[in-house]
Amino acid sequence: MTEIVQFRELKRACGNCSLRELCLPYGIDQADLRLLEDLVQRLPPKTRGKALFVQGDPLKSIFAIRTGSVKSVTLGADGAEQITGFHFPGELVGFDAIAGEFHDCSAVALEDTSLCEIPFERLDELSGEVPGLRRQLMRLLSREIQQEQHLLLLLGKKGAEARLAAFLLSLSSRFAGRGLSPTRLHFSMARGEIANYLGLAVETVSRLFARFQQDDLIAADGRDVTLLDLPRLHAVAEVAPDATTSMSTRSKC
Amino acid sequence: MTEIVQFRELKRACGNCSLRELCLPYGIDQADLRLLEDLVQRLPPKTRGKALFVQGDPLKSIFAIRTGSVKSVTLGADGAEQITGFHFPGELVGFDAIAGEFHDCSAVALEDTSLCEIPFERLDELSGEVPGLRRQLMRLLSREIQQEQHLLLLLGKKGAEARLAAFLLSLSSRFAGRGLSPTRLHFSMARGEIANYLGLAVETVSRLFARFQQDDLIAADGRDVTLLDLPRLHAVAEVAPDATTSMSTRSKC
DNA sequence: CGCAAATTTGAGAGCATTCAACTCCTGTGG
DNA sequence: CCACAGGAGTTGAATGCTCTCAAATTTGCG
Repeated sequence: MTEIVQFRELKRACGNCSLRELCLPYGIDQADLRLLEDLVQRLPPKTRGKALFVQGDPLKSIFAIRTGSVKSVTLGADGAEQITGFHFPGELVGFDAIAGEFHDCSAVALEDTSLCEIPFERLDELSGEVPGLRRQLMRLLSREIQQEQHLLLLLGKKGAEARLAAFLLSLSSRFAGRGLSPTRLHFSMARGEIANYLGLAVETVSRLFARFQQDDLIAADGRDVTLLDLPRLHAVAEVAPDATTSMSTRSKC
Repeated sequence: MTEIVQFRELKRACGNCSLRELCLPYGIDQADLRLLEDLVQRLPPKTRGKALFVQGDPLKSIFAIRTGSVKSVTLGADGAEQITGFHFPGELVGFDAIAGEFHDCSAVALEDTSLCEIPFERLDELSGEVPGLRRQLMRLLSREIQQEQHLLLLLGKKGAEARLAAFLLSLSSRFAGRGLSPTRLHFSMARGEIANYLGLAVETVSRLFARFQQDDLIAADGRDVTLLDLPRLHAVAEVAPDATTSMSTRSKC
């Protein structure tokens, strides 16, 4: 019994967490870390399809992903869904809500996923006392913004090929940053979820996977994908199908 | 001379600013307001095309718009541009950078625009001391996220008609919140900039304006547009041309 | 007044979607 | 252990929405 408790404590401690570098504690010293650890609650794992929170829920907590993966989904007034992001271990989910007190999107587990829950109220208080934590929070918030801007560029200006290529490369680099192989990827999301995320039809994504294989860009076996030619994938991802729209930003400074 | 200085001081003071409700000071008490005011610098106005900051610049300041309007633009590696947002008086620009210390997009004036500059370093310090300010900062940051999620939904799931209708309605409600007419709008951005923002070709936007006029949804005279039928515009905006993609979020909870 | 940029309009082409059918994989129940 | 149901994924053919190209027209500014 005591062993179990100890084990739990050990696992709960952010300082010993293998995700330390990725998660909130980044850049926080020993003493402050203790304060943060007191906030964080481990949660029983969610299985695929379970929601961490649902669009419209009041903001209660931020969630840190320990293992597994999560998608963010926003619902349009007409029922249309748009997946706005995928989230992996070491990442935090739930930032969307801070503005309006209510969640603006839902977060749903893509597979068996274990989480830490961080009550927002207390996180906010603590962030007033610990400058490093506040900076880290802001950093994460604005990283979210940057990622979405990247996706906007993709959806607004790129064709289907470039979108999928960029998606593959994005996953590759995110996995690599987590110590996994940058070329051998395993997808926790369905084809339909990739398609939704990229603003494409499922069939288009499927065809694209086929074409990429023909071109020896990738080797796909269901949800296991190997990237065979990173340089060429980059080339495909950066193709601008629309070179026309360059009329706007030349600074007349 | 003294009069001029006094005038400037008066205008500089956030407490007397007509945008008080919209800008940072929201929810901050008298004493703290004074502290904030000391940070804020009025800037000489920018003319159309001038950049507040350029993608790649180190984060130095956040900008508050007093009059005029600003667009945010991200450049893809291949030179493709995507306008990620339009900003109006009372709104803050520059949040994108906080993650990486560098701006991830450029901000460019759409017309003659007067601004307040808020050095980020000091704003950060102050936000540690003033909880209300910190909350407000977070609120603004995550409002940015919400707006981008809305745009993502638009670009990913809606057709051209719905995009433009949603855009018009968005401007309408933002102007209304600022005390302007919700039906008589004046655009500071060019057709090409609207098109870019919505991920469409200029010609498509032009045709759409024409069709909307035929249908008596709007009356357009160059950049002056009157919304004639809000309810029907809402209907057009919410149309889901893609009702298929509903396979993903049903919570199996 | 005149050039250049912005906007509009027309016609044709292309890429992605839609519809439809089929295969593969997984889990369930007999 | 196998049959079967259902979802996921793939493939094919046809439609269509939006883009591209081209040119006319208007607007803005020097």
